[in-house]
Formats: sequence, structure tokens, C-alpha cells
Amino acid sequence: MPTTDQLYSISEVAAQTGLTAHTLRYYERAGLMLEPVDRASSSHRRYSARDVGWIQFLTKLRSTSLPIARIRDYAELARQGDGTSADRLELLQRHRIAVAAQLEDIQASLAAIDYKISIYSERISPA
Amino acid sequence: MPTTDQLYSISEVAAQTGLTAHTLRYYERAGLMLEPVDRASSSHRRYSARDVGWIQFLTKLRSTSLPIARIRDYAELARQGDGTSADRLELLQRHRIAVAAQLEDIQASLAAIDYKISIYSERISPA
DNA sequence: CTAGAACTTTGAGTGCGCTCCAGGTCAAAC
DNA sequence: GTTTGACCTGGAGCGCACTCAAAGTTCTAG
Repeated sequence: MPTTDQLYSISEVAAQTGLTAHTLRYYERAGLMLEPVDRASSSHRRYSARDVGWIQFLTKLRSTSLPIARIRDYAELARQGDGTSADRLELLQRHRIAVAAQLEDIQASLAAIDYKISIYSERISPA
Repeated sequence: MPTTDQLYSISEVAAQTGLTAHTLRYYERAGLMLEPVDRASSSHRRYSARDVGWIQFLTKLRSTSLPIARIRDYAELARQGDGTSADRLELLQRHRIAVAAQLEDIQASLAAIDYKISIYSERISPA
């Protein structure tokens, strides 16, 4: 008994995810969806709450620079069923490590930028 | 009296910065250098310590996703002299804010990824 | 003196992630 | 019944940041 069986149009999903309808279609073509998106009234997409949840998660993978090809790998594993959980976990764990490194790198760069800003600030309006 | 007046070849600078020689030439063509790079023995580039320092800083700008066009803007201002300090400061401050937002976004995504990892971990080897 | 490595230039090519276009379908509103 | 607007498809196009190719020059080692 699913809690929500509401279906959403592509523009609704775009609004919910911050993606464009173009991008949603592109992701689908790129093989990123876990299962085929439902269609209604001959051809219009109808996204389930599950679909939307997955899209929201995959945008988090994207925003941490996981390439689309890797997300496709993940989706393919998921489509193959429960037997691939360990592989999916490993993929996520690998990515986790990369993201942590990414964060440190950005933080270090931010520190350098802040330092430069402090120098400019002093030069412009010395204490 | 400069502390260091040593000069570096392009491959030395590549080694020091983690960029390739290709990329160093590309950056120069793109107008990112603060001043023309010295040349030695008819045509080979000779980078000063100042040049290297700037390249190191600009890679920090790049690693925080500041587009090359914006770095060129910054370099152009710098080439115009001291009168542009305030503009350069503003550019850096604007970027600083973007980087902070970027960091928060990545951290939020990382939290979501960690959550997913925790779910997989439990499923695979329940406590 | 010569071989090979390192460098030079201009301009083309690549990979990624969208982004858009053209031409068509469909459903609801008037 | 036609107009409007959201949606569909396949494929082309774009912007960014490199990355490389080709052909030539110069430095370094033996």
C-alpha cells in the first residue's frame, strides 16, 4: 500500500527538482532512471513519487560532480536487482571519499581567497 | 631587491602547479597572466616566482569554479594598476560568497549520500 | 657534429553536460 | 471547430575548458 501514488507531469517535476524539462528528458535518454517513466494520455510522462525521489538524489550526486556515466552505472546496477547492493554501496563509498577530498580542496582554496581579500581590504581601508 | 629572481621553464612550472604545459600556454593565450611571461634564448618561456605565485592563486580560483572569463577580468583590472584594487576586491568578495554557498550545497549533498550509504550498509550487514 | 628531448606556434579536435530546434500530437478552453 | 499550450521525438548545436597535432626551432648530452 503505497503512501503516495500521485503522478507528476514533467513540468511539475522540473519545478520540484530545479532541473529543466529538457534536462529531465536528457537524463532519461542517458539511462539514469531506475525504471521506465510512466506515460499517460498517449505519450506524456507521468512521474511517480519514487521517480521524483530518485531524481532528487541523483541531482545530489551531480552536484558533487559524479559524472553522468557513473550515475548510469549505478542505475544499471539498481535495475539488475538486489544482488548488486554491495556494488552500489561501493560506488557510493568511493564517491564519498572523492567528495570529502573535494570539500577539503575547496576549503583550502577558500582560505587562500580569504587571505587575499584580507590583504586587499587592508590596502584599501587600512585600520 | 627581490628575494628570488630565479626563473622556471614551462615544465618546471607544470610540475610545481599540477597543470600541464598545454594548460599553461592556454591560460596565457586566454589573457590570464598579470604580465607578459619572460622569454629566454629566443622563445622559451621563463616564469618568475611572481608568475608562479599568481598561477598557484589562479588555480585556487579555478578549483572553486570561477570561470576563466572572470579570472581574465580580474587580470585585466590588475594590469590597469592600483586604481582598480576596489574592483578586484569586490570581484573576490562576490566569489567568496559563491564559494561559501557552493560548500554548503556540497555538504548537504554529502549528508544525503551518507544517509544512503548508511541504509545500504544496514541492508548488507545488519547489526 | 649529431641525436633526442624540450620547446615554440597556430589552429583544430575532444568530452561533457546540457540546450535548443523543428515538426508533430493531444487535450482542454472558447 | 479551432486555437492555445503543454507535451512528444530525433537530432543538431553550444559553451566551456582544455588537449592535441603538425611542423618547425633550440637546448643538452655524448
